[in-house]
Amino acid sequence: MKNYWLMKAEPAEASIDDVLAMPNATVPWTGVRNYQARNFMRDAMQVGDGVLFYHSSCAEPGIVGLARVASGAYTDPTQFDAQSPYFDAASKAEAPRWMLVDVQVLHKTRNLTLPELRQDPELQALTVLKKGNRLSITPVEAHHWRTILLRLGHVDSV
DNA sequence: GCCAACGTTGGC
DNA sequence: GCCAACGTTGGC
Repeated sequence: MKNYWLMKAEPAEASIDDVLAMPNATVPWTGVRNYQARNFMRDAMQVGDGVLFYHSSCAEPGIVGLARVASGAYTDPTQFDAQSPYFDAASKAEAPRWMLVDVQVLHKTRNLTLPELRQDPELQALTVLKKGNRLSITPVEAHHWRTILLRLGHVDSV
């Protein structure tokens, strides 16, 4: 059964336009260093799952595109790269700590902004809107996915 | 830059 | 296993 996710990207690092410019509009989702988020990628994601591409830590946070999970989970190479900001000295090659999946952008959308999401009566329970939420990857309920696609005018993709 | 909220670390 | 201290996230 297909699952749905919201994945946060910092546009200063990898914006939706950056990803669209990559081969196949696909990016390895490097840099997740939170166990809960890692577990979603490692244990729950499947190729073809729907992804809401979200811009965070920027002037206008919000959902800016639709994407899909494009690979199974594999070892995040940046954890072994001493030059990378995501280097993890405690992670050993024989037991890698961090995993990632590839994400393929399918459509850039208008920015469905955080204030819009917050004021939407049908999205009150959306995980990313919950107080104190800091997870960079959160599950999205199917009915929330449908509502968001409706708001974005992507009914045909539902 | 501030700060609320939450995760991680490490001493005990 | 507890919990205080510290670090990070991310909106504002």
